[in-house]
Amino acid sequence: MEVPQIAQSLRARGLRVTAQRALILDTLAGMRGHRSAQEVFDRASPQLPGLNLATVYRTLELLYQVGLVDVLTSGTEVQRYTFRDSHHHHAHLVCRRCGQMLEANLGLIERLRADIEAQSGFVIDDHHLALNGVCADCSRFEAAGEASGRIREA
Amino acid sequence: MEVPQIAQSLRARGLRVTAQRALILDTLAGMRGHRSAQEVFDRASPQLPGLNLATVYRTLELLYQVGLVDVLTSGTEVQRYTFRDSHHHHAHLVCRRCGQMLEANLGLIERLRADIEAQSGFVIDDHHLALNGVCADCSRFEAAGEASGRIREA
DNA sequence: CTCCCTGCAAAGAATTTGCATCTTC
DNA sequence: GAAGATGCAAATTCTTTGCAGGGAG
Repeated sequence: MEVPQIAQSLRARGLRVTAQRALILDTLAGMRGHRSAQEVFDRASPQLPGLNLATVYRTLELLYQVGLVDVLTSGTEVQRYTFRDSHHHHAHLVCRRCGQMLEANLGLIERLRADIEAQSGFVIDDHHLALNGVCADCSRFEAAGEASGRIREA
Repeated sequence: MEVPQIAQSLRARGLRVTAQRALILDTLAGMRGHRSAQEVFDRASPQLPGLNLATVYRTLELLYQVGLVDVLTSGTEVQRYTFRDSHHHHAHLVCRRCGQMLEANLGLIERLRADIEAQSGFVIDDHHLALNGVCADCSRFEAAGEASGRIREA
């Protein structure tokens, strides 16, 4: 993402353009995937010494509010942010045993989204489909565990 | 939910049946909707004086692991748990302005789920579709706010 | 009787906030 | 200039853990 484009995105939403905001947004966009505030901070910090973690929190929350960023937390996890790419629709498969998170791209999601928008009047700008389940690996253990009446530790 | 049924659910998963567990599960089942550990504790506590919040946390996590309960967090929020009703499939519409969370039942979700299970081998037992967007009410403010270049506070 | 569960209290993380200072518009 | 952002550090809030006693199987 180009710097002027970032500035533009911010300005278009009535936000002031600061070095911190541009950097945080750019960093998140470059990281792909779901990142914690801490991760964003760790990666951005060297580029702008003095950057503060609190600013990262404040900024990510702000970016979420204006729709530039998405938030997701699954299972027992920290808050995770993603740069909002409106063309990247995917589902999250969260394993409740090992906590692993897989992604699956599905065209069906796009249809679902259209349906909802029509039904509810909700203006959807991005989404996450989080499916709780048990991954293939853990499924084996689960079967074994159930037989012996025990719960496997995560 | 009947008490013997609760005991059965627990026992079937290799968990010991205790007053606390039965109460917590029963309480959550009776509350409907997504509740925080604190909320569950507040409501259950009077029924069993001495009940501890830490136990509620431990129990909800445990119930999540064995699949009796679901976990969801949207936006900047605390961890929320739901009694897992496998016949209640719905999408969550999360407004990034006011934080409001609506639910929408959609048959399409069932199809999506089947697709994923076939594709990934992931054994899905419940799900949440969290769509970030702006609700009808906030949409009006957003339009107005964008015109004046301001961000409305949550 | 053994292992698991709970209460209690304290620790730990993650996230937020107050305030003075520095920037954008 | 004026309104808003940031840094810093302290404060909160949420959640987890260690340990000793009590209870389920």
